[in-house]
Amino acid sequence: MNYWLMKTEPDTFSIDDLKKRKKEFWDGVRNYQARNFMRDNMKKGDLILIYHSSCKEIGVAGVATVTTECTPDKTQFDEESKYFDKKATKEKPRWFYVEVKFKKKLKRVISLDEIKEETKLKDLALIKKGNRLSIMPLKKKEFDIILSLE
DNA sequence: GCCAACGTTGGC
DNA sequence: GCCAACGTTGGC
Repeated sequence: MNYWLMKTEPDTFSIDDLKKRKKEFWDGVRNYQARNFMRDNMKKGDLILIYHSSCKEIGVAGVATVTTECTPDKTQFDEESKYFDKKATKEKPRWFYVEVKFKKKLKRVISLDEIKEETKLKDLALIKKGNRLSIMPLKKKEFDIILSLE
């Protein structure tokens, strides 16, 4: 089993939205490195930390699971969508998504500051300088440590 | 809203 | 293939 951290802007889609909707296709990933992780390494049953970015309470807000193998992101073919990609075709899709299922909301947001302060988490990709990955792999240990801060 | 640190695009 | 210009991310 693999462990992941996935960023979302809560003003657009928060852990509460995921709780309400139970499941959601994680569309709109338009970064090749993030895509490759999802396409090549993400498997049904993997665990995900949901991270809130660009907001008031920045940090890890909840846990989710992957419920599908990755499939072509439908929004890339939809001219109405802001994620439309004219270079993508059904034969050769460029972008993919998985479905994500709500598991739990943390009692409180584990803040970015706390994560930075935890020396055991110093190798986390999240806190590396200039990091802009919206999907990144975690070691089981890192996943457990972050949740233990709750 | 600012801006550093990226990633992407496109002319050459 | 290089690289300048431009766009985006995301913490502050």
